[in-house]
Amino acid sequence: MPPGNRLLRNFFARDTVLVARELLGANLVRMESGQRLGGVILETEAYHGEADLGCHARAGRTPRTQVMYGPPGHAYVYFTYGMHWMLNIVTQADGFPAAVLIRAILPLEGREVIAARRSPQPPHCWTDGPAKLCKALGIDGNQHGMDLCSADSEIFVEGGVSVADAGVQASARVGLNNVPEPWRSIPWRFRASESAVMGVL
DNA sequence: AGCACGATTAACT
DNA sequence: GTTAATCGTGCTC
Repeated sequence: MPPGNRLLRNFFARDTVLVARELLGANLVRMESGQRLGGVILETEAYHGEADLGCHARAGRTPRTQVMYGPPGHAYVYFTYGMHWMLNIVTQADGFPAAVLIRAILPLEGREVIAARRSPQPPHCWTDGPAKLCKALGIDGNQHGMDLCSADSEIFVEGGVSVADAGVQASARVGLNNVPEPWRSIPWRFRASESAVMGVL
């Protein structure tokens, strides 16, 4: 069952910004009742350390941020705006708080399940936001802290297509309107154009 | 104990 | 472009 190209812990143990960039084109998979749901990662953001005032770890080690301080390759799933779940993957060495937010995927597997969960939205809106993709893939607090690198994980990432720099746009992270500079504008958001991914698919 | 706000989304003017 | 929805978290009193 475990695919040969699943991303291992050493992939996530590296610099957060590098991991965010390199996750573009990788395949996010959610196993549910033996069925694969998921698709190609198109957009990510890096959140790196207590000094990054846009990162939840700015508050230090709390019950909520605990997982970010743990070993890389685990899911940091948090609840916000009273209704939305967000999926992050912990990066860097054990003890350093950092993670990559998965903001958008191209839905390829389990489209019927996804369609039902995202109804009545049209396909291009199914997974083009961090809370949207969590709803589409059935990800919530139950997956918080899960190890994406264990053999039987319900969530994991596989190597996918290689996205050239020409197909990647770096920009400021979204939704940090009350965060001071330079964190508010630092270009730690990465987007792959859908054509860059489709071209290789 | 109370409060302001949030790594958003969907619906509406 | 604007706004309601809706509640956990972290900070102040």
